[in-house]
Amino acid sequence: MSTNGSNQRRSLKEANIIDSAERIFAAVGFANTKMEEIARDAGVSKGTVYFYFDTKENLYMAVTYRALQLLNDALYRTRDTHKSRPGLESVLALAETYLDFSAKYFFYSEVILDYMNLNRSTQLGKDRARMTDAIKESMYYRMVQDIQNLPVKLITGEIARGVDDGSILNHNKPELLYLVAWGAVVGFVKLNVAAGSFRDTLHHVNVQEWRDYLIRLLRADLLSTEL
Amino acid sequence: MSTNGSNQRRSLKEANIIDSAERIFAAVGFANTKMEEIARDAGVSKGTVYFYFDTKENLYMAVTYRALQLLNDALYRTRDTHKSRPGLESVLALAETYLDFSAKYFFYSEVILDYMNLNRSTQLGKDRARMTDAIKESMYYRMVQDIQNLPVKLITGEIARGVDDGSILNHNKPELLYLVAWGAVVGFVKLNVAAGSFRDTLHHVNVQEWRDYLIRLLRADLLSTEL
Amino acid sequence: MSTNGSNQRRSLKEANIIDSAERIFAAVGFANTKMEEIARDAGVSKGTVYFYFDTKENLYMAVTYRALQLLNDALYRTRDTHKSRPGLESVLALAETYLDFSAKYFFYSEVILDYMNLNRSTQLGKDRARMTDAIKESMYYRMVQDIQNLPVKLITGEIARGVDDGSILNHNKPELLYLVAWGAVVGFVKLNVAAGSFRDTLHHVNVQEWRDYLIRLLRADLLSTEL
Amino acid sequence: MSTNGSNQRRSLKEANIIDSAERIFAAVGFANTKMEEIARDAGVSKGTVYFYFDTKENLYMAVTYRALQLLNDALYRTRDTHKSRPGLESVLALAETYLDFSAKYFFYSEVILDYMNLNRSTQLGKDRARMTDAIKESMYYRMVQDIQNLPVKLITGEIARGVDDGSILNHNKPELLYLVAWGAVVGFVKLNVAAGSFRDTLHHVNVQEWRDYLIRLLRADLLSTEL
DNA sequence: CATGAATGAGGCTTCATTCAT
DNA sequence: GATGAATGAAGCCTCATTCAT
Repeated sequence: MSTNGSNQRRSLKEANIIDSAERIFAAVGFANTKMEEIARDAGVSKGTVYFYFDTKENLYMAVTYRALQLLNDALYRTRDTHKSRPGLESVLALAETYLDFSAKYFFYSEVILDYMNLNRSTQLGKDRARMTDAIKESMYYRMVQDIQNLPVKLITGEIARGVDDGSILNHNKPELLYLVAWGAVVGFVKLNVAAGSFRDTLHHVNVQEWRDYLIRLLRADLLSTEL
Repeated sequence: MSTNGSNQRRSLKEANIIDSAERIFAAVGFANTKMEEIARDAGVSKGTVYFYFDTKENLYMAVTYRALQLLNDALYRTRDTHKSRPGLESVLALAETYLDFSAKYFFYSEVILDYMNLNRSTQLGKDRARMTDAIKESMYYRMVQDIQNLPVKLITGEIARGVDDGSILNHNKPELLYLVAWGAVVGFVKLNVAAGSFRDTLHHVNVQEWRDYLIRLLRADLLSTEL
Repeated sequence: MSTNGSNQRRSLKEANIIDSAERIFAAVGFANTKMEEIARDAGVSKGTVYFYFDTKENLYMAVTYRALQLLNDALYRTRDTHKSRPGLESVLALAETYLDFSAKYFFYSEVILDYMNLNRSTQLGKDRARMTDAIKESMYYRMVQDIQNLPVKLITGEIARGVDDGSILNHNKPELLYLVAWGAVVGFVKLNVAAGSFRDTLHHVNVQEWRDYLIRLLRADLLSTEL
Repeated sequence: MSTNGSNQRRSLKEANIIDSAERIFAAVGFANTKMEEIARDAGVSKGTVYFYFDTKENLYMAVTYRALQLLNDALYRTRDTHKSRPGLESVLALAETYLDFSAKYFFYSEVILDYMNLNRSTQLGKDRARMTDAIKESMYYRMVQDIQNLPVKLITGEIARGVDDGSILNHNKPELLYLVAWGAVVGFVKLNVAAGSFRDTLHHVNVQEWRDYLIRLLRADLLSTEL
């Protein structure tokens, strides 16, 4: 019990630090983030931050892991509430889930996309040896490895189910349909971010209108027998 | 004239430095790039780099400007060779141009997307004052400002032409069509980059096949009367 | 308390660094002083110097503050030991105190005179913004602001007392008497410094003899009813 | 003749550069002055500045030389117009001359006082070897050496004349009288400079009033038989 | 003689990381 | 387990000086 209590306290502190980390990372980017500032924001000392996360990169990984976890949770929840509905609806709901997720936690979606891109977006490429030794063997790195493919599997699974239940008429490979759909969604998010995440109109187009159109396009795609 | 000769020599040296800069930026990212290394790569001294570009950020801006220029050039060339063809074909050719551009100069497309996002991706947000004073008043920053909207204008223009000449049947606002199409294209590029820019298959899908499908989807979209 | 101990240790280290700083500043001047060298002299790392004083200018200010403190202490001590003696004697003793101070800590007197003159003597004027933001808001700058006028007040106070008690016969404004006397004293110090601080004769005049004459002149001035 | 013309042109250009140099040195101090800026201010290239003055220090020396020359000129002129008047009046006039000089060219008086103090106030002490080899052997350095003692000689000479002609009653060594008087004058200037060179009141004392008092004090000193 | 591009040593400052308490 | 003082490698940028044209 005392062990449990202590573990919980530990988790709590860890979570607290990750909270601060993602706030700062989101605000100023990886390179401009100072461990000092994270510590201050979390109300602990720098030493404590290093007790839980032994490098800055590892802490960034922890944020990545959390982002993926959150995304996965959201996607699974959506899938579960659409279990008895046609695959098509499930897939579109998943797209909407991702859009919601990106809108709500836009930094998380950035982090997830940046993930395979670590060398350039973070400091990780600094020293090839460190990249390999320190980071890749960090717990969070491996955890991220483990769950990074879940979204793909889940979504292609639902596409396949849609094909099976006849709600999806487009008979191209589910993976292809996934990639095209996800590309369109990711592009939507990227353009929005690039435009400055808080505008509700871009080139005189209302963002909600754009988003709705995007979903209609995805539906049309999945229903198309000619593409 | 000797002045012309000197100006040319100057431009040449400047271009040479930008060459090196984009190589290094592309390889290791803004934060990990050392001015020293750019200088070495360009075969000049650090001082010379600073003689032409007085800050690292300014040099990055010069790269951005070049990227935009190159993209614009490519788009305009495509538009010009499609002047007498239906708008629909021109628009699709523009999409392909962007895809080619991103494949050939993938770092350029990154830079262009990062542009509005400077604070986090570069060091620019470090010191609000410097951001405002040094960068925003840099020649390149202003030049970038000037040309950043050309692609949008060009493409929406071609979409409008397609609507006029009857080759595009989708009568939604050209800007909306532009955004959806461009989002899909950008997402394609992003997913490819994220996956590691040199793979020719992703989730067992051949990239060329994916790309072809994307273009077919865009064509279908522009021809759709129901979306 | 351990806190007290830690604070003391901290003060000690700070004082140690200031010790080194003033040694180097005195030896080679502000511009030629390297933080590195101060650190080495203090037996700490460069980082430690910056931990305590976040800019070179701030460190210089700390030296200035100490100089003023020391001068004030000396002047107050002199004033206190002359409380029961005539104002005239007190004022002359204060002059001698300043002369002693300048002889013993000649760099301190330089620093004090340079204080209002920061722009040119130090680097402070380099960047107007930094001057305003970094320096003026430094703790030491404000501390210096606070105590810079104490000497004037103390001395004019003693002159006024001398007038009251009849030991000073010159009835011009105490501030005027102060300025003339202090000018003479400061000039004495300056000429000595300019001549190279370690000579005991200047233009064949023995420095001690000069100094004695100066004090006699001040006494005569304060006793004069005709000036 | 053509040689003369060329020499003149050369002198003109040199003088022009010194003009700019003293402007900048005065404004921002030696350390903060950039050769570039002097060149720009003078309307010539950096190379040209180096053609005439091969180091920054040498240029500073040229300014020092000019300052001394100007001061000497002024003092000699005063002495000459007082040739037939009592020595006392001549000495006081010389004091006033120096005060005028400092008020008009306050930077010159700084430069002159700094002269023996080069190590700390300039960069000259940087490298002992350079100090000796480059600077001390510079033409201007030697020229400065030659004329630095003229003021002392001139003034002590006039004091001696005053003693001889009976206008000065104080029979202390002329050199001592010179030092005390000059110290008072220098101190006056220093305190004014330190207070910010453009105020016309200091501690509620009108500067002109202070100055007048100073002259009266000097006169009294020279007339005193008791000091 | 004049120019201004080029050099590179040098200095200030930052900040991830360590470690004694 | 925490703390925060200490470290020092690293990097941006400056600027006196040189030199080819």
